[in-house]
Amino acid sequence: MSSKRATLADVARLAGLSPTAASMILNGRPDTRLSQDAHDRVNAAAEALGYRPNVAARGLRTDKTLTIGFISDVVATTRFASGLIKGALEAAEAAGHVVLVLETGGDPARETEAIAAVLDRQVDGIIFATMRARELFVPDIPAGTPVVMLNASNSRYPTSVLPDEREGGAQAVRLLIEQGHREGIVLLGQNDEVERDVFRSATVSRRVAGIRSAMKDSGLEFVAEESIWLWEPEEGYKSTKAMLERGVPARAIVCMNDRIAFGAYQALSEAGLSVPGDVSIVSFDNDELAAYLRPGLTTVALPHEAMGKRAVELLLAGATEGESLIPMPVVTRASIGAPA
Amino acid sequence: MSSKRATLADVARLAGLSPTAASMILNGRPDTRLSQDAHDRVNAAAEALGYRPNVAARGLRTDKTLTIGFISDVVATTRFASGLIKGALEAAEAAGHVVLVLETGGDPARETEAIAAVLDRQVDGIIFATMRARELFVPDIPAGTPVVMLNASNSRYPTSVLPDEREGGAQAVRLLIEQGHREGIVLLGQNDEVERDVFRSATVSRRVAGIRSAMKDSGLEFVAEESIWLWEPEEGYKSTKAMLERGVPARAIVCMNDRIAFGAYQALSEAGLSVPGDVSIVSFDNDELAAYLRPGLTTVALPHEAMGKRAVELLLAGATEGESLIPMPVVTRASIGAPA
DNA sequence: GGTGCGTGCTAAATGGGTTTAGCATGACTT
DNA sequence: AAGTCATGCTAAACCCATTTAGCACGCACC
Repeated sequence: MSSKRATLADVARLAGLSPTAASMILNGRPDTRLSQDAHDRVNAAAEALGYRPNVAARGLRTDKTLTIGFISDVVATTRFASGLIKGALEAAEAAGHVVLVLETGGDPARETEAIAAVLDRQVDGIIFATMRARELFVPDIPAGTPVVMLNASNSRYPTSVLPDEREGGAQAVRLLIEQGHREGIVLLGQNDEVERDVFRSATVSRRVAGIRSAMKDSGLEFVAEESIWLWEPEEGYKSTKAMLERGVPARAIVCMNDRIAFGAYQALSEAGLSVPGDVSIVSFDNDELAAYLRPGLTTVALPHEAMGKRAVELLLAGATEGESLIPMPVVTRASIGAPA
Repeated sequence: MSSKRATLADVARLAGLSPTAASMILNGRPDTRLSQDAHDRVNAAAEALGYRPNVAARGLRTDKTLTIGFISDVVATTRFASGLIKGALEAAEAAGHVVLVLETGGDPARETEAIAAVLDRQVDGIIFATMRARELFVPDIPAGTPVVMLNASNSRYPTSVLPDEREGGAQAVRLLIEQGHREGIVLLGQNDEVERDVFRSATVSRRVAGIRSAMKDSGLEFVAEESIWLWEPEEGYKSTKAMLERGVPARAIVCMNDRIAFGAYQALSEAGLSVPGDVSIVSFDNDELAAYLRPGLTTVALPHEAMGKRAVELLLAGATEGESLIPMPVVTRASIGAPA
């Protein structure tokens, strides 16, 4: 409503001092010799005028804009994004920063343009996020701008934040074992080709490795492994149905994600099998779906929010190199029971 | 990788001209009298140095930062957000703008702070978005900064973008009527209290009004109306189950949203009723769920992406006052059939 | 009384651009 | 020869802050 923003010069004038003095006082410069009286007058004037520094002008001089660039392939606008962005926004807010969100669709030309756009605005750092953890192509970024890869990795920018998939995978299996399952355990969704795909392996292969090592540690083996190329409910449904028709004695299913699990529920229900009475199910992601299913799906969550948070913390702390692995919390619902 | 960004002064020096000339040429000023030769030299120099203007510095002089503030209560990080933000980002990108995304959790203190934060960065305009269309509390914003309300309305800032709920509601009913339904139509979820709540009525009451008017236009009446306070699957399930147990002869259900519909599917399936063989279902939102259900849920979509897009277009065009109603497209799947 | 020093403050440069006002130069009038 | 005008370009102010360099004053000391 006030027609004009107060500038530092306005504050100084009202306080009867120079802009220099006002600047120093408002920024709490340590070794200045300005009087207590000057401090009081400047603070009062700033308060009276509702003065807020112009960040752009300040940034021009200081090279700090209190602004972070968050560039993602498609994550900004997907269910997976929610947590990533939310965590980032929160951590940024806590540090008095603000976030510029851009989306590239994974297109290198748009990626290049996005980088330029945030650099044009003198961001203090850039976060690259992807929907699927992967090795990410990243155009050149001028040295001096910190970069962290979120849910992605890149050899040129070695600071990255990833879910601790290996441990998460192991936990899913342990959940079953703790309930007494030792036989009839099925792995649903794992796919060698997906696993070999460098652009997805960052996450998938670790999850699978964790699963397998937990099985092995307990001396167990899967009764069946059903491969699925596209991790959607439809495929989970078909795959489970086919498995059941083949007569696989499934007592527990480890699904590679919740959408596959959703499909499995549908097929199981059609076959007259109950969860968890006849078959226990454990899964990954903690998709929104997981809570809607009946019974609720027990799943090892992707810790998106914590990841987003960590990414900006690392960025602002001056990115230590290396991978930050964020633990995947298990969300216990009702889909796991003791074997009949 | 280049160690320093080229400045306008660098370009001017390389071209052998003044910064003034370089600025005018690069900005394509119309009535300047600079020679063709000067143009060529400046353009070549800019190209050679990879010059990109510093947006912050320019903004200082011009008051245009090519940046938009997108402030939401909680929308930034929910499934509802996806489209809203995506649409906004796309329209912004098309116009050479960039978006600062902030989240307030609906807390007035954080809202005030968020506004200050974007204003500190001299944004060209502000979009306020909410998850549920509603009358929104908005702290003072200095005159001169355009504001548009997205999925929300506010009497002080009259430019708003909303889904065309009335027409959408009517369409849902017409979908049923077209298939020949005239009897046994149930309205599931409508709730008088919700409807009276000013903070939600912007959307809900219009949707209901559209539904009712379409029924009336065809001389039809609901066989039952089931009220639901919390629009979640669990409640949809309970409510449908209770209705069935009461012996309501339901042949078609209009669900107030997809999550309620999800619950209805579960209850119907338990009761041995098939969709759409025994009961047709139509719903609203086009939640991600809708595609996962078996059979796929026919639903009247919330046009989030189009809304986000429209919001920035209005903002950049210098916001015409009034409501922009965005059509709600019907997404046809397989949940509606002819009555048996 | 000159020198040195601490105290309290400010002028001016700086960052990177835009914009206003106006300076040379040459051609053309009258 | 003086005045007018178009042409092609630049100096300098400005936007809003930070920062460096340094001024003016008073006091202590020899």
